[in-house]
Amino acid sequence: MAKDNQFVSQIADIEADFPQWYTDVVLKTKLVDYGPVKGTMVIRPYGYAIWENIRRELDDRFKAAGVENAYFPLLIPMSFMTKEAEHVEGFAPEVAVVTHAGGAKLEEPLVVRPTSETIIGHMMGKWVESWRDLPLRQNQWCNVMRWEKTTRPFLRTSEFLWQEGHGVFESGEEAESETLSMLALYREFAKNVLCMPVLTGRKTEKEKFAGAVATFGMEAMMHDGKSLQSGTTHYMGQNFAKAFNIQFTGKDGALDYGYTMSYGVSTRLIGALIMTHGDARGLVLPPPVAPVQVVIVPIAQKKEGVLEACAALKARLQKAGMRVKVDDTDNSPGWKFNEWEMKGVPVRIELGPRDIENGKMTVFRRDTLEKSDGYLLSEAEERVAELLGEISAALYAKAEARMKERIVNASSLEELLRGVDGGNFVRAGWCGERACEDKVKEFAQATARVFDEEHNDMPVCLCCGKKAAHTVFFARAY
RNA sequence: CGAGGAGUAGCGCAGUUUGGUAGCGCGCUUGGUUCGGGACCAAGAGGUCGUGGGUUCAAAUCCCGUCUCCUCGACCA
Repeated sequence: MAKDNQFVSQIADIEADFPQWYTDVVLKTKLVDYGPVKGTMVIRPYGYAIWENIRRELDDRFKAAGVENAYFPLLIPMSFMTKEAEHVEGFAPEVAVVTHAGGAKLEEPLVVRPTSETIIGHMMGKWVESWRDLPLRQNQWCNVMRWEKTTRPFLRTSEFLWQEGHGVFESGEEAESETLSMLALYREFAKNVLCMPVLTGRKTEKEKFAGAVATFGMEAMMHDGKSLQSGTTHYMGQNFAKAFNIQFTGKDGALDYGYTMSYGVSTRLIGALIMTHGDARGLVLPPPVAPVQVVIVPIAQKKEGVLEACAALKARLQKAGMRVKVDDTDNSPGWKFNEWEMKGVPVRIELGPRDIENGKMTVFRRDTLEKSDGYLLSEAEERVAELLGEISAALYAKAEARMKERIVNASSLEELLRGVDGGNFVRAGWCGERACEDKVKEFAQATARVFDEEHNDMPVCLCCGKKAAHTVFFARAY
């Protein structure tokens, strides 16, 4: 049964000022703080714990798929960057360069990696000689640096944490297949761990990775209807293999270049889940990644037996595999309720003398704000675990319903503009010409996010009216 | 990079117009009473006013430079 409850907000109104809401939330919940250098952020323990959970879940999946972890150097010789023409053009404006070290000017400037295709290509070129060395599939968890002009915590920072997986294959078919299966892995991860529905598909030439043959993206709809690119996979063909001399002798004895691909997700995923699930009270964290899944708030905690009962309940839930915290600070219960709601903890248990006497506990779920005192203490493990599962499913269902509701079709620029102005993703036909894509951007400040691979059913280009080559999801994007 | 806004105690702000003793609320510390939706009483601590220079007897306040943050736009695998 629901009870009256009041919330004291410390954050901007989510509907009236979403950007400010986001900034307030990430700072006040202590996920991040600004670093002293422009565009840098400190990921504080509460934020880093989310990243650790994301990393563990993904790492398990990569390893199950047979990918090995490795670590490559931070510094890349400038000359590597220039070996792939498109790549250097794409990244040159945003690389940081080390020119001095050891008190002297360096012979060759060193680039702080913005991504590692070049140095990994170089190393893999050394390691690959025979078809027996393939496929080579490695991943690294690291930081990268891109000197961005505008930055926002998690969404775009000069330095960020990510994983980048890289594969070399004998054939283009194998490399493309890996590119798609990693995209599918991301999609499954987004659904089951972040409770976040995504659109996946190929990107346009304009939006693809510098140096790739094809780029695929995972796009998620944020609270305001804008899209956030939450992960990408790239098929490189032989572009990087030729630039870095990744050559092998095939079964037939002929020398050939390998086919490469790469894929990555970053700390931006934390921004994605904040802006997907958050509400007026602040964070709503999906149980699989929440640093604290259950917070126990003692009521009248100085009364005999209350803290002991809380500690005993915590121990039981922890033993059942849950991440649990007892808030035994001197703050009032009301203060704690507000605080942990803002911090997005999925389940709160209130435990006071009344509950203990009745053998019950009062349970509050963050996503629906429902409070019930009908839970038996003796069944705590089963009931709370079940509730965490329900919350995960409900978060996904809610986000999915919203996304589906807010995908609209358009067959003209005007319709598209109306759609994105209303906070929607817009499905439309596109002829495949860059000019039309640019026109959409100019007219509606919207970009092509991904192709709709499942239903290519829009007959004509929304811009020029010619026969459509693709059905595209357009949106305003972060 | 363009337009706009802001930097004064941990946080939120006043003080700047008209130069003259550094203020308020919350938080923090100590003690006590409280505890089912941001409790109360009492006593305390805490600031080279982002930073560098200039004007002045005197600068948070006036002038010049510079750094950082926020919003919108441009740019951005």
